[in-house]
Amino acid sequence: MDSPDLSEAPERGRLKMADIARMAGVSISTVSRALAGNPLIPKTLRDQIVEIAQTHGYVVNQSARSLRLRKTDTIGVVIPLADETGQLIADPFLLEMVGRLADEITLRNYSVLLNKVVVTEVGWLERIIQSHRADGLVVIGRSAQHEALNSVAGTYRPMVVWAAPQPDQHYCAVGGDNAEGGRLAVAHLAATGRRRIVFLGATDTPEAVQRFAGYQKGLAEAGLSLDPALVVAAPHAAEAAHAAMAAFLARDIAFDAVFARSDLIALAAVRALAEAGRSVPGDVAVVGFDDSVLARHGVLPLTSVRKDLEVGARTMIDLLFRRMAGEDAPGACAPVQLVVRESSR
Amino acid sequence: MDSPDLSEAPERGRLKMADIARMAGVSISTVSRALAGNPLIPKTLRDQIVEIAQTHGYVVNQSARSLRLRKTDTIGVVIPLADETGQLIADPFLLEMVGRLADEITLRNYSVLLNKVVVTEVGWLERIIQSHRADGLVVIGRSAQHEALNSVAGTYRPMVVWAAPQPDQHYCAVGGDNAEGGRLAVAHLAATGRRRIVFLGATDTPEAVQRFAGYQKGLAEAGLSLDPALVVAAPHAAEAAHAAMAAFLARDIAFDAVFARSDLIALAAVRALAEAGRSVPGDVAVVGFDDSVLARHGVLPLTSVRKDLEVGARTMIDLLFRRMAGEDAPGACAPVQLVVRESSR
DNA sequence: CTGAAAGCGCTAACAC
DNA sequence: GTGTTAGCGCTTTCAG
Repeated sequence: MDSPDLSEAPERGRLKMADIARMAGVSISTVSRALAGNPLIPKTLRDQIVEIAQTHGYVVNQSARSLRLRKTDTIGVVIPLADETGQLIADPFLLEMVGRLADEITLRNYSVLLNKVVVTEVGWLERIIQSHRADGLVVIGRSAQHEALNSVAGTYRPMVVWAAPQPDQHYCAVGGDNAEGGRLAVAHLAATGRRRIVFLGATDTPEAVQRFAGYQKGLAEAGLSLDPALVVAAPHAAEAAHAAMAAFLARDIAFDAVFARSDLIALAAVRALAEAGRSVPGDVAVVGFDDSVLARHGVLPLTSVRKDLEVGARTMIDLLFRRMAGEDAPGACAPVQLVVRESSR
Repeated sequence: MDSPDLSEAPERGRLKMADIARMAGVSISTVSRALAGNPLIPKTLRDQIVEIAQTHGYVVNQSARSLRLRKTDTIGVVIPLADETGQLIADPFLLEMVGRLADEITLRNYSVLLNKVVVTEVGWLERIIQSHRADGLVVIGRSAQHEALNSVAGTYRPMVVWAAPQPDQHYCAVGGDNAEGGRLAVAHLAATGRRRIVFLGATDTPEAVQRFAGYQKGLAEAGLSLDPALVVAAPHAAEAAHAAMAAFLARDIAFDAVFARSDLIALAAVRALAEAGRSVPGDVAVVGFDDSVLARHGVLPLTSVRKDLEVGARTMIDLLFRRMAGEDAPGACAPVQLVVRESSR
C-alpha cells in the first residue's frame, strides 16, 4: 500500500484537485478557479473542468477548504442539556426547534452541526466556539446557561440564543413574546364574558414577569381592574401548585377564570377546581402557557399560549447571518398565538 | 489592523498551537503531543501545557486536525427529501429518528452533521461522501433512493441506511421487522377471538410482502387457515383503499377483523365499515401498521404496529461504527411492538 | 524525550 | 488568462 498508484484515480474515492488538474491538463489554481465559477477562466474551459470533476465524482475537500478560508459554511446548533439521558427525544419542543432551524439553515446553503452538550464543566461553550467547526452558533437556551452565554458574548459575536430576555443580558436573544401571550390570554377570557380573572404562578423569572405584565395589560384593555386578591403565587411544581390553588379556593374569593403561568400549573388548577366541585370551563375557564404536550394530552384539553417556532427559528437565523456579516443585530421576540381548547370554550 | 500584535494572544479568539508553544517555552510538536495525552511527554510538562491551553481557552482547530488526520470525528445524518418544503418538521418519524441518532452518536463522542438534501440531480450522495465532511453516513432512506444508494455501496463502506430490505440491495440496511409486525397483529386478533381476518393492502413493495408473510405466519400459529377470499389488494391511497374495502364489503364475505398494510389503509377501512353499518371493534377489529400520527389522532384510535426507533437508531450506529472500523457488518431488523388501541379492543 | 520539517488539500496573492 | 508559491493549523515521521 506504499507503492504509489499511477492511474488517474489513485485510491478510488480520494480524488484531489491535483488529479483533476492533471486530467484537464491545467494547473491546480485553474481548477480551483473554475470550480469556484471564477469568470477569470474562460467559460469553455470552466465548463470543461467542471465536467471532468463531475464525471469523476470529484468534490472539494471541505476540511482543506475550511482551513484555508477560515470559514466552514456550517452553523452549530447547540443544545445544552443538564444530564446525559436522551432528553433530546423526550422534549418535543427541542425536536421541533431543531427541525425548524435545520430547515432555515439549509435554505441558506449552510450545513447544520448538531451539538448536544452536557453542561457539566465550565468552558463548554468556549470549547465549541474555539474548535472553529462552525461560522456561527444557535444556542437553544435554558436560563441556567445565562452566565456562560454572557461571558462569551463580549468577544464572540455570531451567536444567537433562544431565550427570554433577561435584565443583564449581553447576548442576542430571541424568545416568545411573553407579554403579548399574557395579554392574548386575558383578552380571550374577557371576550368570553369572564370578569374575575386569577393570575396563577410565581413571578420569579423574567418570563413570568412578562407574562404577568401581559395579564395586567389585558385587564386594562378589557376595562377590568387588577384585584390583588386574584394574584396567586403558586410554585412551579405540580403538587405545590395544586396545593396553592386549593388554598386559594378555600378562601372563597369569587372568580370565574384562571390564567396560569404555565400548562403544568394550569392543569394543577384544573385538578383542584374539579376537587372543589367547580366545573371547567362552566364555572371557571382556564388558560395555560407554552402549549406543551400537557395542553394537548392532559386530563383536559387546555387553552394555551403557543410560541411560533417557525417564525422564531427564522428570526434567529436571520439575526445570526446578520451578525456573521458583522452587523450588531439586537434580540427579538417571536410571535405567540392563543390555541383555544376545551378548558375555556 | 495590519500591524502585527506582539502580545501573547494575537487577535483574541484565534489562538493556535504555536501560541501555546511559545507560552510554554516548548515546540509545537510538544504541545500537540501533550494535548493528545501522549505519554512520551512527562506528565508534569503535559499537565502544565494543558493548563496553559485551558486558561487561555485554546482548543485544537478541527479543520486543521481533520485535514491532517483525514478524519472528522463526525457522522453525517442524511435526510433525502423529495422537495424543498419543510418536511423535516411535518414528519414526526423523521424528527424522532434524528433525535435518537443524535443521542447515539453523541454518546460515542462524535459530532452530528445534519444533511437535509433535496434529491433532484443525480450524484447527491456522491457529493456528500466526497466532501469528506463525515467519517460515516446514516441515511434515513426512502425507497426512491434505492438506486443511488446501491451505486455507492460498492466503494463507500461506512454507510448505514434506514430502509426495508430489498432484493438486490448492496448497502447495509436497518429497518423495522415487518414480518414480525404482521405476525404480532394477527396473533393479537386471534387471541381476542377473531377467526376470519382480512389482509388489506397490495403486496407491491418489499415491506408489504414481509407484512403479508407475517400475516400468514400469524394465521398458521393460531391454527387458522389462509382463505384467499380474505386477501384484499387495496391500493395505497385513502380514497382507492376506501373503495376497495367497500367493494369487498359488497361481496358479503364473512369476516371479523382486518389487518391493514398501513394506518392509512386501516383508517380507510374503518370509514368503509362505518358506512356499511359495521361497528369497530364490535363487529370488526382493525389493526394498522406504522403507528403514525393517524393511528393516534385519526377518526378512531387505531391499534398499530410500532417500530422501535430507539433500538433501530442504536443498531444503525453500532453497525456504522463497525463498518467504519473496517468490519463488513450486515443489515439488521429493528424490533416492533403492537400498540393496542380502541380499534381492536 | 524533544524539535525540525514535511505535508494533509485547498485558495489567492503575486508573478508572468 | 494561467501558473508558481506561500501558507491555513495541525500531526507525525525522522533525527538527535
